[in-house]
Amino acid sequence: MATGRTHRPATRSRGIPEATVARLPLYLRALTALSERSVPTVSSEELATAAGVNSAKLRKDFSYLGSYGTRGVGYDVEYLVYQISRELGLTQDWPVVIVGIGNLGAALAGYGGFASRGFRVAALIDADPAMTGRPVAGIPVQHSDDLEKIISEDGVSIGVIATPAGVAQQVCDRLVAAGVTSILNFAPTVLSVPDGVDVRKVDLSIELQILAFHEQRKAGEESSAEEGPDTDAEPAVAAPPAPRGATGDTGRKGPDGDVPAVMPA
Amino acid sequence: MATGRTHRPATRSRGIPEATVARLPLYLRALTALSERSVPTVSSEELATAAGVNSAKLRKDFSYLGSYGTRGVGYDVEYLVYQISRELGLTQDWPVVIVGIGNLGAALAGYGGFASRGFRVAALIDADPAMTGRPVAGIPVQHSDDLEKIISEDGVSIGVIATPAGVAQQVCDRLVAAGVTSILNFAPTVLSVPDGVDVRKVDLSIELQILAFHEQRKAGEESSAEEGPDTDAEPAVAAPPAPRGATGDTGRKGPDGDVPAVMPA
DNA sequence: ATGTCTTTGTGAACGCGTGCACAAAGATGG
DNA sequence: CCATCTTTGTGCACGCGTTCACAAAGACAT
Repeated sequence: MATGRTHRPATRSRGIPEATVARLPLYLRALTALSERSVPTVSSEELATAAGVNSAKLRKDFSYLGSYGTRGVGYDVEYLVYQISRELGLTQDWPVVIVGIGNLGAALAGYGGFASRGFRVAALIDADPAMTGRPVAGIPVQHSDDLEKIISEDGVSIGVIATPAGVAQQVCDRLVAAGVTSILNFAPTVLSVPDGVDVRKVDLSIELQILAFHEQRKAGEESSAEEGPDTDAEPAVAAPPAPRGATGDTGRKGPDGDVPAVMPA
Repeated sequence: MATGRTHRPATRSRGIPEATVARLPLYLRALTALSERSVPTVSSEELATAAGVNSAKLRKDFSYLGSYGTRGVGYDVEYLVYQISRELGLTQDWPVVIVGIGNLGAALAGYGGFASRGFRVAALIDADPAMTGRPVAGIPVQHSDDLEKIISEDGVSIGVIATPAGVAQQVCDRLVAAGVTSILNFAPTVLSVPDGVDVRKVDLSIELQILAFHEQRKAGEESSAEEGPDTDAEPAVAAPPAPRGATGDTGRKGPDGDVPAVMPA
């Protein structure tokens, strides 16, 4: 069976670096805002600050798309909006199915950011018969029995999984078998997909955990000078388990030696 | 004015690379699953496939934390769970406020992944008086007038913004002024924060746009073997050219871009 | 105790991404 | 038409992250 290759093995798609592709939507959003304010042109410096990136990076990113700027002037907003939209494939209609209409699925169904970017919610699918037919965000929920039919009839190639983690893999398998080749996964699971299928993962709790790490670091920095023996985090979890019959302390070494690798006595 | 520094300027926090920190929650999840199945030890190879990463990368990641493995055997699951939890700061309680209780905010309030990782939803805050007092996911919504009081009284340092884009920046400012130093932003805006405040952004439509890019590439590959740098694929769209005098026809739309910048063919 | 076998931990090479700094390009004014 | 000024596009260097490959370390059998 195909091992789930979620990560991208340095796939430089079409010569455009992956990091650049990830920033294009950012630029597009900033450009759209400018367009709505009828701003005709914008310099790389202005647009960069609006998008929250470095101006040199922005110019290099655009250079992968082509020479769409005018030296001494900047970039034509409308033209650039069109070029980026086209490069991202947003000039065409992308039907999307959302599977799992719980709290999150309902939120996604009503999310305005989808329709505004060329994505059309083709169907909402849930396994609960009680949900079937009930309109969510104006779209009637369909039962998961019809999943394959819906996908093939509407030519859906992008699926969003917002189910519990336990069923995410089988939902994924059915989506892929039915012809879906891109999946946005909100379930906290690593999905296994065959080659040729793209998976992107959004995990809300992971983001919070990363924030917690930095928050802890910040808190530790300001009080590390003092706070002598009180620095132990007072674990709310069980006592630190001994590493598998390690009777005496084998003297667990930290990476640099300054890290309290062992729990502070 | 403090320029919004959203991106991390190569901040190697505490000697642990940022990329490693971002993967720790992944390992933690896989380890927790093993722990629940009472698996005593796990090799780097097994854990790596469970987490969907390379085994060498996993070992190097763990090496930043310390030498927690046993050669010839592997890693003690319970011990590693504890160590990673401690490193991420999950052994302590993190009160979190969620601002903006719309569809998404409600979904976040009920998301189980928070509580299970040491995060406690301290308060739900919304600007709509009609929402005040109404329980969402068992927690009564409070009015945004009390935002500062709630944060200082509960010692909240992490805030989640799930408001419309238009008010995200002012909500952010109030959060920061009240003492919040980490923000998880779901609004499609670049937030400006002073130094020392961490911002992580989750943008649902950006993920979809990245998928669309790869989807388009896949579709293009199978149909046309050529497709040179000659960009004019002749779409039936309004105005590709005219980088300068693109006057008129681009009838702009409503508030926050609810129509594709270029109409689909 | 000694040898074998498994698995970790890490040195080193490589590739990607980032940012600097500057020359080329074009606009603009005289 | 020429000079000057602005801004793009990019060559280059550097640092981070990834991966390979292997020696060191410990378990286990004899």
